[in-house]
Amino acid sequence: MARGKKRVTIVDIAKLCGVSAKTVSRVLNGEPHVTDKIRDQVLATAKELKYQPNVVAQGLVSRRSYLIGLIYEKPSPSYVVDLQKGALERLHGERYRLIVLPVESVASDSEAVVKLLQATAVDGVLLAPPASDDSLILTELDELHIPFARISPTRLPEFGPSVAIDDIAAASEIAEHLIGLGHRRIGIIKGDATHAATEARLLGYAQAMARHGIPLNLDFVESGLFSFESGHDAALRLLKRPVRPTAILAQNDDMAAGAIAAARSLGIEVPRDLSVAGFDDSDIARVVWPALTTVRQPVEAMAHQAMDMLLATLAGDAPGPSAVHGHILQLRQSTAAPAST
Amino acid sequence: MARGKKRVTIVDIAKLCGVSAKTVSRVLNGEPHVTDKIRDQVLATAKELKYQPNVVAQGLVSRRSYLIGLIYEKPSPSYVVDLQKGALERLHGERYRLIVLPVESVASDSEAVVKLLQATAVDGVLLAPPASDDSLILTELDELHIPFARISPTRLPEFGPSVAIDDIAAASEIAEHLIGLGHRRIGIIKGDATHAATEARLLGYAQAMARHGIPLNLDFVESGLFSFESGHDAALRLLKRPVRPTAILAQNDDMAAGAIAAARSLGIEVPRDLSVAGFDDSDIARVVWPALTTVRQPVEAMAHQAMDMLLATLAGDAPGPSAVHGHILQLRQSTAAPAST
DNA sequence: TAGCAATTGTCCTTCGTTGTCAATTTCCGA
DNA sequence: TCGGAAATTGACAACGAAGGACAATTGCTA
Repeated sequence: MARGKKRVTIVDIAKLCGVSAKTVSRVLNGEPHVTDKIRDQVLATAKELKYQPNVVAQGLVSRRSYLIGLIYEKPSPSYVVDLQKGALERLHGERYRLIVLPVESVASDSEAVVKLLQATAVDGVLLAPPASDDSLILTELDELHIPFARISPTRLPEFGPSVAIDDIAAASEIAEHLIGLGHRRIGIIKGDATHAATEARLLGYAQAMARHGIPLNLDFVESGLFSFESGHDAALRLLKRPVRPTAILAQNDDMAAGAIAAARSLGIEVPRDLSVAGFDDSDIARVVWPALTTVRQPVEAMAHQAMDMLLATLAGDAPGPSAVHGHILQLRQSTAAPAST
Repeated sequence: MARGKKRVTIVDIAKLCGVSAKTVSRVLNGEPHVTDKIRDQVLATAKELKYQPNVVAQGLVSRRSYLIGLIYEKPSPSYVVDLQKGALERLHGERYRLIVLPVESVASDSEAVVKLLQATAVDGVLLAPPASDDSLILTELDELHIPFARISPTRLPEFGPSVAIDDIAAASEIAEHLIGLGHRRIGIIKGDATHAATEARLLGYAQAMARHGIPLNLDFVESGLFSFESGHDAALRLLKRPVRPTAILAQNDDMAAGAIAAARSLGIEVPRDLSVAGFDDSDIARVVWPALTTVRQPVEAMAHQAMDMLLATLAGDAPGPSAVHGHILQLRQSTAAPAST
């Protein structure tokens, strides 16, 4: 009860300055019709008393909570941290604050996600994959008039502004890199099927193969869950095929790291006997050995811009068109020309 | 403006049920003095209208924001994620929400941290290192009557409840492990000096050395910043000494991974020519090769309990005594007996 | 000094929920 | 069936800031 102690209110300042609360309010809100003398005096005492406007009270009148939610589903830690960093960066100096809302599984219970958002009373939401592709969530948010910005969606472009990279082109590019090195038997480890990026990256890979007339071999397509362990297991399956691939393209770095571990456990040396490429350029890419060739996704910048769009929407402005950020092929030591043909 | 649309309020329910708002309030809060008939009716309509209490309005009356801040300073991603996971886990089902507040540097501007907390209007704070050891922050929070719980503090036990592991014992244990393998020249890479755990872990190392009569060699003490790169550089310095250590104990896993990379760049094989041990058992420990021998710190459980203490304090109950969680020595492949004596 | 404009103050309302206290109903025993 | 206690229900203010309406005061200029 006695927790919240006596905070300084507008009335306190008014009493101390011998002016009305209304005047103080006018000063603090930068309204005209106040003499400089009083303005200065009020500002001074406000500073002295360390007055902080009560966001809760302001929120009640303005019907806002000044909270922005960030929805994501257990991705790799470095992705989460980059996401948060980018979002918070843009939030710096704003009245809005960031609430993190990791969810177990978007796909299995979209309703719960929407309920969570309602209960949390956020003013807006940043949707990371796979929530950014979930039509039920998008529809519900639209109906509830909760503004949102989407990060890396691959479908449903009609649902508001988004920030993404061209997953297809990026996957295609890294596949081209492997093909360019001379690889023809290129295995791919897909990510979680509930992430739409999984299909896009597979498509990019398929396109690159097709461009070079390399037939798609379903024996070289395996599935993981974006985790180190799942990548390890998927790579093991690929490497135990009668004819094994000379290169493996994993749809994220964690799985690529798993693939390297799997190769090592089989006595296959990377990159001499097997090239491994990842995706995302997360922390892990520089830490494993050999360091991963991967595609750099500017997650932080993307989150920053998504937040920018969201804030624009919240301010009643146009959020600007959806943006496609550039990706960068990061060549490191995990890929090389195949040893034998 | 037209953002927040018409939410369902208590008054709406009251009108529909033909009772007073107060009665509805009583029902929703599980207060007595309501007949079952009215209670059922109110509950039914509330459900039908999908009523969600307005946290902001509740907060105004109760003088709370129902926000809990989590302060940390750019540690490794997996630590942050575990921290958040543990905290959120405990928060599940509570009215409180979690605001993440990463700060650039606690040490350089403690005042800014306190200001941030005030501006954000949090009801309570979870302090991760190094904020949990910052006496200025602790003092100010006490003065402002903002309750807090501390994670892994090593000093100032008089400042309220905390959750930690025994850093000294843990460091001592892992050092003993190396000594037990036969190592005598054991280098240590310290972490950021602003983290109090840095000193504690150094102390544990020193104690273990002393117990076995091994003199402390300052040439074997290097400093890093808890990052991969800093660990890499510090290890390089250690390994270029005229007499180089046969084992390196890094104060966290990121730096240990850096040390492995440094060794590899010098053609030193781990663990044959050099043992490397880490600290924390973060994701990275399983991903690098050889996998890291390290000390598992149950970060998630610690954050969970810290949140529990904080919620108790917020509810006006005693938070319970400070807790020391157990650590676990994780033996993996990065440590082995030294090759030659 | 009248006249006018610019200040400053008073008072009330809004936001949604909850605490206080008074009014009403119900119920029991006589 | 009535008194009286107990339980139920309702009316209203409060929380802190914002803002509208309008009155009262000040200062300035012609």
